Amino acid sequence: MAPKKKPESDPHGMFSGMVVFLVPKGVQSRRFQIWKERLVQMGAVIEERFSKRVTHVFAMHSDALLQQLDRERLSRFKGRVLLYQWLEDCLKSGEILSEDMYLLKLDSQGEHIPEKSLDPGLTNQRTSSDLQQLLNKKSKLSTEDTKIVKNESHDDDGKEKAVFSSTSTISSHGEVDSLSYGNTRQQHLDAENEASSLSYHPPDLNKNITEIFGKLVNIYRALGDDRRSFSYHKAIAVIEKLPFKIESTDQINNLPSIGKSMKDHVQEIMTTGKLSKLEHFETDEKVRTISLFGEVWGIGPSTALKLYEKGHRSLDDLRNDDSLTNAQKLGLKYFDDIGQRIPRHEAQEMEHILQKVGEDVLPGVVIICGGSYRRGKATCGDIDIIITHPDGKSHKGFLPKFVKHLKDMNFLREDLIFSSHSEEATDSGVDTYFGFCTYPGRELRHRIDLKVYPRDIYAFGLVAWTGNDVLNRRLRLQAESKGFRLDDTGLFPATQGSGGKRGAKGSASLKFNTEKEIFDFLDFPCLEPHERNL
DNA sequence: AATAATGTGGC
DNA sequence: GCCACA
DNA sequence: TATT
Ligand SMILES: [Mg+2]
Ligand SMILES: [Mg+2]
Repeated sequence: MAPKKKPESDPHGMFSGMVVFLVPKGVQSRRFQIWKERLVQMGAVIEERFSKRVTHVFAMHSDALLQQLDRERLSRFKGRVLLYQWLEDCLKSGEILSEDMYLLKLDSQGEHIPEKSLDPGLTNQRTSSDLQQLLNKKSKLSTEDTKIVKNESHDDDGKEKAVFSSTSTISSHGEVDSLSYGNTRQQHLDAENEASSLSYHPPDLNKNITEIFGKLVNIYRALGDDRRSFSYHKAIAVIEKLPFKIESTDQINNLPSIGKSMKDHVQEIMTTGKLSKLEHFETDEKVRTISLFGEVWGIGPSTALKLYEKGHRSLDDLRNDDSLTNAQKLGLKYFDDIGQRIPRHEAQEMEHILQKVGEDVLPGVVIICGGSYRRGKATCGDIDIIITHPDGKSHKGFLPKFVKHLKDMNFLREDLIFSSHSEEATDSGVDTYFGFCTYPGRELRHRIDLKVYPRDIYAFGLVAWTGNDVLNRRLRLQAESKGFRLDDTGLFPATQGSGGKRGAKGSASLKFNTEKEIFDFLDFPCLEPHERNL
């Protein structure tokens, strides 16, 4: 017998192991038949029902998908939903491509946003500003958020993570925290996934790799090599999305952000379970010391290096160096304090204290806690306070009085930065205070930032100081792509001249009263604060 | 070899 | 130019 | 470091 030219099914084909369910809607029947045959030829199993065995679903678009399968089932589906295009491209290239770009997602249609519904008699949102909304809420019930906080890994802003966690013989404050990115990816498979998205996060397959890369992210950042740090950051994101455990570098051949060097590292980790490059860093006194020094407020990669070259090796060495700036000395003095995260409810209490004192100093003043608190985090690295006044005028000169009151009552303790522009209307009239505060009755220092914005640019301040940093960068890039420049004081037509100048804004800012108006203008999805933990 | 993840103020 | 902030 |  001659060997078969066209085997009905090849158990070693490139699609072997896949159990697929095909959504025919929107597909030319001829094409549908071809794809079906090719899948079978290459080792896939076609399932006629959307059963538990299914590992992949293919559809032309989300409408077709939803017509065939109900959201409930899909939300529990643990495989992947892909566009037929993936199939097409794989067949064209003759190899399995990354599925990442072909994931079919469902638009969430904002079903169950917990907050915001507490606004029964208020439909005048068309003309309402963020400021007005705050004022309305204030006069109704002061029950702040009943938000549902999920995110456990407090990765966010505030204190940067210790690069080397516990093994430091020099010092280490109580940051438990298994550092870095994708590791603590909870298996929140069912929890609140609902109909929001079908993107499926496999439990830490490849944790072996991403954990190590995550440490390199932090080390390179501490060394000031931001580009390299970010390269690892991107590689982690790509690897985390893979639906399989990497067992050969062939499997990561055409992935974005993963080049020769990354592949070599993956190879080494696969075979030895570790990365000599990392081991080297972690035992290198210079790297360890610079990383530690950089955790001090006011000391960055450059200063840390200089201090190392000066011969310093421990925080105690630094404490005996009088050349440190005052801010750096304070950062050193309260090194451990600052490393303590602030429980959400305490941040909320401090927000209330500030609101009460603020009202005494200037009736009508609006004071809210932004940053990670506003984004709904369970703990906060520091306290960010954003302030304005609805009359558009009396915010001027408020901050110095406010700070004095807060110091008199021992809430504010030491200063890092204090600048006032509101009286002269320089720097867009924004006043700034950076310093330390304490919770009533305690001595533990927390970092606190106070920012006062004129009413007319309040929305920009709110966006910027709610963050997170990643969102801010994305918004600013989006603004740039539209020929604008975004910062915490406004949105400006891009200056033509070299564009590089710092502080040259050319012309006046567009005027927006709400965060939504800013998002909308940039054609950026208007995210609720708790959705801004990017 | 250039570019990439922002823009700003204090120091 | 460094450092901080989101 | 990855990409162009
Ligand atoms: Mg530092
Ligand atoms: Mg913060």
